[in-house]
Order: sequence, then structure tokens, then C-alpha cells
Amino acid sequence: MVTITQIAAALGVTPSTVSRALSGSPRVKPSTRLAVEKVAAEMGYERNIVASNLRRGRSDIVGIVVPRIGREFFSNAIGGAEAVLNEAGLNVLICQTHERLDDEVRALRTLRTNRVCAVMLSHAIESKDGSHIADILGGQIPLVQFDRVFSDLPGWKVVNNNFEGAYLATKHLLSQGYRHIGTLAGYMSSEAYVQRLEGFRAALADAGLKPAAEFLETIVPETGRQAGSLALEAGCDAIYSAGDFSALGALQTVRERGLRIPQDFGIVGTANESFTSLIQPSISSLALKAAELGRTSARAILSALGDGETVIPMELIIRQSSDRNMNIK
Amino acid sequence: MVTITQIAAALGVTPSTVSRALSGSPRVKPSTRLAVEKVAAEMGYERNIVASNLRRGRSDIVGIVVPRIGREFFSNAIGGAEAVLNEAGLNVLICQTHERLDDEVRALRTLRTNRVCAVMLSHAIESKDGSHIADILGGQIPLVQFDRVFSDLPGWKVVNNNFEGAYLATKHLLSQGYRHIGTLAGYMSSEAYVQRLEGFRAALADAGLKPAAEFLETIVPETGRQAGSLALEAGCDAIYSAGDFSALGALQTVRERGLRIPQDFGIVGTANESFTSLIQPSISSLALKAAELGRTSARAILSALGDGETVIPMELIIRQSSDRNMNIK
DNA sequence: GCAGATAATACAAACGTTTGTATCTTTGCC
DNA sequence: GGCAAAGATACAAACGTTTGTATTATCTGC
Repeated sequence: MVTITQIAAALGVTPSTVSRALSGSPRVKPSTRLAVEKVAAEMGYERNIVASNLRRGRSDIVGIVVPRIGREFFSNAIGGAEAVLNEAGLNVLICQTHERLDDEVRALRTLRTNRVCAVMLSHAIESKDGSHIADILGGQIPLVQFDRVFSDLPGWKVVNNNFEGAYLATKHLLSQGYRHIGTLAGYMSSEAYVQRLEGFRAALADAGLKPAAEFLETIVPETGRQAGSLALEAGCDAIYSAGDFSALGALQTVRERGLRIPQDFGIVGTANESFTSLIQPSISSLALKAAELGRTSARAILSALGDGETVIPMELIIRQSSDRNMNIK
Repeated sequence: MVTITQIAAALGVTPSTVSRALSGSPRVKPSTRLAVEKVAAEMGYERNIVASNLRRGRSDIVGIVVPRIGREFFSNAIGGAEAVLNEAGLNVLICQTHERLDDEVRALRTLRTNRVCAVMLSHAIESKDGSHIADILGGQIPLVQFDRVFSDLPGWKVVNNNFEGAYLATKHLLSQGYRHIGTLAGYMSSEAYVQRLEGFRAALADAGLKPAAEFLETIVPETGRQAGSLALEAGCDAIYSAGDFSALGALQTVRERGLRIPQDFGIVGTANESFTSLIQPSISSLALKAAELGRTSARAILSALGDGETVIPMELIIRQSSDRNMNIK
């Protein structure tokens, strides 16, 4: 591997001049800069990032910690962040926690060991507060939390406007004429789900209605199925689900009972997982705008200013599962 | 940040002794090793990987290049690789190519610039041969290709047994009594799809039958739909699809024509995407064993011995879309 | 108790870059 | 032409670790 010292020798100058020439310092005159660039290109020089980072005392790697990269939401968020960070010459080191606390601790330690310049994190379900995060990063490394955030932790936070989104979704169901609307609300240990539940309630309250039913801990298709049949017994004619997988479970149960969707029963899910558009009937869903979340978080890292919070509106995607007009056509 | 020099000063020894003590060299006596470890722990020392890597001339980061991390197959493969590599003290730098050649080039350059110790790669659709890969890594950096491989490139290769898998899937359809079997074969620019097509043909040939229809460039639901209706016109009563998304498209078309699945028409897809088990009817699928592929690739990296090839058998997952017996029950 | 061997540690250079300071060269101006 | 200012480059130290060699301390056996 060719070094700046070799280039310097070839040109009869010193390594410092080569270094300055290659980083575009005004302290070298244009003619030598050109000469250096020419020789560097000829010799196939490539800056040794490791040495550079050691000297400058920082790296160009941003650590990203997510529960699992396989979930579309997170992979899309990572994709968005990557685009912005790569553009800025930064690279990304991705760690999964598999929703486990000890994996989260391990991931953060790894990132600290590798001296990443910043961390972007969405915490695991198992992690109930941010103390371990603060312990490990300890003010040394800037932190941007996204989607799942601990509000007591310092640093930037980027979240979806879950309240508004759920409000919108419920409003949409109301506009379709459903009046006995229940919800599959997910885990109350997560702020995001709490906000969705509140948005759901607010929309009904504003319409002078009460929730027909509220089910907690619904997260996978199975729990959605169970909640779905209970919802039918409770007289619901529509459901807003805080997750797509549970919405799918509910949809299946409802259809098995012989009800038509959306004529007899309406469903809106959350997250806009790709399967919601693939199945029949397609499921209306509240899109989380994962890529935008990722991009915004990345920008927050770039301008690692300090504290702050960014709230991104969600987008309601109306499909067959809840649009009575669409199906009439 | 505390350094070994500080520890050395605190103990009245030299940095070299501290370094040797911490790396467990037999050249320090046990008592000093213990003393060093104690002080290091007290002072909260953490080895500076950047300096260490510079000195040793190598890093502990493995680069992984995939078309997109959002696809379940790749995220699962990455997960498997990560588990093995983390266990070995290595970290993972993930790059996406979005199936584009120039992004692949960029990713490989980034990895080389960051002096990764090895690269695990599944090439983009747009990349038709491995010349750019050889150019950039140039024998300097060990390469392990997985799933999508260029066989003329040196280094280890880990692939699924696509031939056997497709053979198995087609055999299954035959065992269910289907006799006019067509295939949605995907892109012939990819070795994996070619092998699947050959496995399909071989299974039919072994049963004394001919393919009822073969459709190429089927990859997304839409192309699957088109091919599906053409397959019906061609008199098919079953389809083996080399992809799950195209299988879904075909399934939808077939149902819209009023045919019952699997009684009147059988379908088997490939990849075992999660939606195949979520929808009704569920789709039988040929699982790619992504995690195992990732783990095996990672092990190949660990013992970066030289050339070689590992072939992993696939697993046929039988669901409603093709199992006539299951539905009769 | 001493030569010789071995164990333990110290010394110093190196990895490739960056950057503050010093030195040398050029320029402009009176 | 001489002098100051600025422009350009050289020098050297530093980042924190690793590692070959040199030095010192300890041990063995006679």
C-alpha cells in the first residue's frame, strides 16, 4: 500500500506537504497540489483512514443499533440514514439487539470500543430505561434516538407523530361510517403505542363516541386473531390496530366469521408492512415513513448540536380493508 | 480516555509490559499481569482499537455487501453471519447496493478505504461479472461470495443447492397429482435462477413429463400475475415459481379466475418470505436457509483459507397452496 | 558464589497520518 | 537594494498501540 511518505519521496517534498495538498489546504501552492495529486493518482494512493482517524482522534463511522434489521421498518430507516450519512462521507456500523437488553449493552460496548463518532439507536423491548445507554456512551459519544426513545436521555430524538397518525386513522374509519370502533393497542411499555392509543381515543372523543373495545399486548397475528374475535363479540364493526401483523390476524378471524371487509367490518393497521398491500383484501395502514425517520436522524447526527426532538407526521394509506367507496366502484 | 501509557505510569512499568499483560503474553509474570489488569479495570481502560489496528496493519471489521438489507433473505443471512463473527470478536460493516453496479463499486471502495479484513458479498443484479470486484479488492482482501456468486472469481463461495431444491419442489407438486406444471423462472443472468430452472426440468424429465410452460423475468407480483394468466391459457394446473413475490401474483390471478387452490391449481414459491405463511391460502415455499448461509459464509471468512465452495441444501415448506391432502382434512 | 541460562522487563522504533512551529523563499514596497 | 510581510515548505512531535531487541533480574547447578 502506497503512503504519503512514498509520494513525498517521489516528489522530493515532505509528507506534511503531501498531506496538506491532498486535503486541499491553502498552505500549498496550486502547482505543487496538482503535482501531488498527479503522482498520488499514478501511484494508486488511497488515504489510510485508520491512521488518519488515530491522529485526528475520531472516526468516520456512525453506529446504528436496532432491535432487528429484518423488520422492514428498521431496514428502511437504516437505508434512509445510510443515504444521508454516506453522502457526508460517513460509514455505518449496524448492530442488532434482537430486543434483548444484554445484546443492547454488548452492541453499545462494541460501538464505543470502535470509537464510533455517533450512535443512532432504537432501543430493545427488554430495555426499560436508558441508564445503561448513558453509562456506556457517557456523554462522550453523541446519541440520536429514533422511533423508540427514552425521553429522559439527553440527545436528539426523532419520532413519528403517533398521536396524530392514530387520530387520522380513526377519523378515516369514522368517515367510512363505522361507529363501533375498537383498537388493538400493542405494548404500553412503549411510548409509541401509548401515543397511538391516545390518538385513537381522542378521535372518538371528538366525534362524541367511546372506544368499543381496547386490547393490549397485541403484536403478532395470533394475538390479533384472539383480539379480533373478542372484538366481534364486543360488537365492534371496525378496528384500528397499532400494528400490521395484529391487523392481519384480526382480518383473518373476521373473514372466517363470514363478514365482508370492508362492507361489514373495517380495519386499519400501522407500519405499512409490505404484505399489507400484497394480500387480498389489502390492508389500509398508517405508514411510519421509516426512510424519512432515518434520514432525519442522520441529519441530526450530522449537526450533533445537542438536545432536541423532531416529530414526523405519519401518512394514512387507504386500501380495501376500510374503504367502502373503493369497493362499491 | 485512559491509555496504556497512563496505566504503565501508575504502576511504574513500561507501556510494552502493559500491552503484553493485557494481551496475555507469556512474557510477563502472572503477578504483574494481575496488577495491570486490576489497575486497568480501576481506571476504566479500554483498548484503542484504532491505534491497535494501525500498528497491526489490519482491522477487525468484516464488510458485508448485499443488494438490500430490507429483503428478508439478506437480513437473515446478515444476522447469521453477525452471530458467528461477533463471537469471534469481529464486527460487521454493512453496505447496500440497491442492485446497482455503481453502488456496488462505491461500497467496495468504501470497504477497502476502511481497510476491512474481509468482504462477504452477494452481487447486484446489474453487475454482470466480477471484474470490478477483483479490481477493487485485488487479492489484498479475502472475499467470500454468497448466494449470488461469480464462479470465475477466486475465493470461497457459499450457495444454496438451488438445483436440488427446485427438483424437490417440483417432485412435491408431482406427488400431489399435478401433471401440467409450469414455472416462473426469474432472471437467467443469475446462476441461482438457472439452477432452479434446471432442477425443475430435471424433476419433470425424471417423471417422463415436459414443462407445461416456462416464463422468464418473473420477479415481482405483477410479472407473476401476467405469467400466471398465460400459464392458465397454456393449460397448466400447477406452478413452481423461483420467487415468492411472483408466486403471489400468480396465486392471485388464479383465484380471480375462480380456481380453487390447491384443489384445482397448485403453487410452490421460493425464499419462504414471511408473507407466504401469513396469507390465505398460505404458500408452500422452498426455504433458502438464509441464516445458515450467513453463518457458513462467516465461518469461511474466519478460516479464510483460500478457494472452495459450500453448498447448502434447501428445505421445502409445504403449505395450503399445494397440499391437496391437508385441505381435504 | 559464579558462569550460564532463562525469565522479566525496559527501550525504542514503527504503523501513516495530521498539525503546530520553524525555516526558507518569494514578493511588494519605499 | 534592502526590509518586512506573506507565501511556501520543512521539521518534528504526536495519536496509542505493538513488537523486536537490548538490558536487567532471577534462577539453576556445580
